[in-house]
Amino acid sequence: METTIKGLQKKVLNRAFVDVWTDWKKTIKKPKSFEEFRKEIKNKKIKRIWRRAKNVIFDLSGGPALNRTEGYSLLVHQKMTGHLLVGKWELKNDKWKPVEKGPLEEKINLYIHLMFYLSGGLMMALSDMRIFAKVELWKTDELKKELEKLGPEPLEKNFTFGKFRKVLRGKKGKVKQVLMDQNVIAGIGNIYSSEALWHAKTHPEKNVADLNDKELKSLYNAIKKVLELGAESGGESFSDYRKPDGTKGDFDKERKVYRREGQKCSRCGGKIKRLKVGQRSAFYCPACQKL
DNA sequence: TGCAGTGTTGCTTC
DNA sequence: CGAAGCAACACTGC
Repeated sequence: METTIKGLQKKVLNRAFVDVWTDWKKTIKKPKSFEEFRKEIKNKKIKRIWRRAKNVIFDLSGGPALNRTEGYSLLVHQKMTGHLLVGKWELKNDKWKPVEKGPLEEKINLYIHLMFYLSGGLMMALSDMRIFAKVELWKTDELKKELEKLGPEPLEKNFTFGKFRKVLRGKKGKVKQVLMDQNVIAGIGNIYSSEALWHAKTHPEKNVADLNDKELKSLYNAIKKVLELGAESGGESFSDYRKPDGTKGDFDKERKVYRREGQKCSRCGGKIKRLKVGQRSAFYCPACQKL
């Protein structure tokens, strides 16, 4: 998400939405009709691009001539396979083809079901193979209220160890599941939870209530470390995720356990295993991640 | 060929 | 009521 935000900020900030196209209206959850969405978004300008948990948020204004339309935000949740791309395409036989040669031609970038035409001739696409992604247009103040329900952002300065301990206090269940609960801590998914638990030498099935202060501290440090590394390296792209220019992130170099079942643990040489934790695969080293 | 599995989340069911 | 199950969907690899 951090990588997506950074890439978008460079390219689409201060541009206006000229029009929007889709072949999968279900992606637009709010307002209910696509035509209404289209009418509302037209001519609104992107004033700020930010993130809360795994939501990408564009704060909009109507621009100097359209002040009465201020106060809206566009929310995009990319879910499993969605990713936002910026470039130029043309529609040929109902499929979007990139105008120029390059990474946007890669197959994973061609599942475009939503296309925003921006001012200045640029375009922003949502490529989404499994079409789970959602897009919503909110009144900014209502959206902010909604987002307050989420847990704290682990990359923010105010995410102190005290705060981490506090949000986990009274929680029960397996630590991996709790880490992935967006209402407890925002932004941690299946990859980074596995990675953080490896760094903290903690077993994914450890009961979160059983973690002592020392274990909590190393988990806290591990979460920050892994997410910072993810943001620095441009994200994990072994599968579908791509940066807004269509290229891959480099987090794969840092990936210690996720999808490494059967391989050797780089820390202790143990054999990496997989198990199901709350219907998700958890990858871990049974030799050095303690229960 | 068939089926489990896939970076998510929210609704339904027990 | 809280936790588990499942659905949304397309595609891959065993």
